[in-house]
Amino acid sequence: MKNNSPNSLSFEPLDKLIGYHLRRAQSAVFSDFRLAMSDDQITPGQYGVLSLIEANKGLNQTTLSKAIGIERSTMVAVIDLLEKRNLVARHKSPTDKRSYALDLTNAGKKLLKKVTDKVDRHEKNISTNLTETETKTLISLLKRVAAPEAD
Amino acid sequence: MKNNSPNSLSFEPLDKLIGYHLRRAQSAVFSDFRLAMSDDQITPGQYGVLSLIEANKGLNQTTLSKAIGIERSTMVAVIDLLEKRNLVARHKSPTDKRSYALDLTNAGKKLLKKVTDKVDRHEKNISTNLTETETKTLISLLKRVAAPEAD
DNA sequence: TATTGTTATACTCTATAACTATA
DNA sequence: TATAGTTATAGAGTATAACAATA
Repeated sequence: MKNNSPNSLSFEPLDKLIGYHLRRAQSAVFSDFRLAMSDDQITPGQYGVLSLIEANKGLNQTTLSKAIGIERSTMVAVIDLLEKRNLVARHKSPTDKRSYALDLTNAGKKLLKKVTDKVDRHEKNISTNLTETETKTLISLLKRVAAPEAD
Repeated sequence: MKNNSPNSLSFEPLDKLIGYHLRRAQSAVFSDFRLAMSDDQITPGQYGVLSLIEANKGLNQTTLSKAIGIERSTMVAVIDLLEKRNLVARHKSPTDKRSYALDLTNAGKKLLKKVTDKVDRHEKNISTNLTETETKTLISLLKRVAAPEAD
């Protein structure tokens, strides 16, 4: 048997840090997400993009990037991939020839619906030790950490 | 003036997801950490390693890896870098010739102390919208998300 | 002049698999 | 047989800087 006693370690300085616990939690949540979505090969980021396009049909890449909090240049490859999988379509914007109006394809809508059910189960899974009230509290607190200037 | 109205976007499906808010919060916190530590070039992960070594002198790389939640193989480069900067020392373990007993150098102890003060200020900074009680609540909730099986 | 999408590039963080030297 | 450290390798995820087309 292996010497499995990391519990005897002192986590003294780390244990009171928000940043540390944020990393551990996110790591656990992302692992569970990937596991839950392994059949559909959708990452957390891709799910966010699909959701936001569905909820805001016709938005362009820059608006999407800002909304989701990643760089414009990074978004290109994300959309490229989703377009290649025929989940997202780039339509030429009628009002601004520089930009694309993004939309889900029928396949994209179908997959999003399927995946959303899995995401719901995944969320229940990771919050299994939390009451509904605690889950809402957690999200509310996370929002206030993420946006120190506002609420 | 630019059309800065992402507030009019719908975040409908994302807004109730723990995973999404976890990512946003972590992103904000890590950015602030890097900014606060830019003079010392210490990443969140490196700070965690230095802290854990200081609090558990003589531990080996595998134990450290498990404690902090990254792979053994990943830890090698982390320790390599800290050793190159003369912050961490690899001592040959007297009891097990396969492993190293890790310790901070004097320079490492000095830097850790200096950086810990900055980390404390950084933590206050990111939790500026939270009371002390709320901060404790947040950490407690994050722990329960990270470790679904225990508390 | 400013913005959209894009490309080129690079850096961080992470994991898996296989090796070596010990245990 | 199993473990500690290591190497090679790869894959996300991210950012910066610069460009062409368009506003």
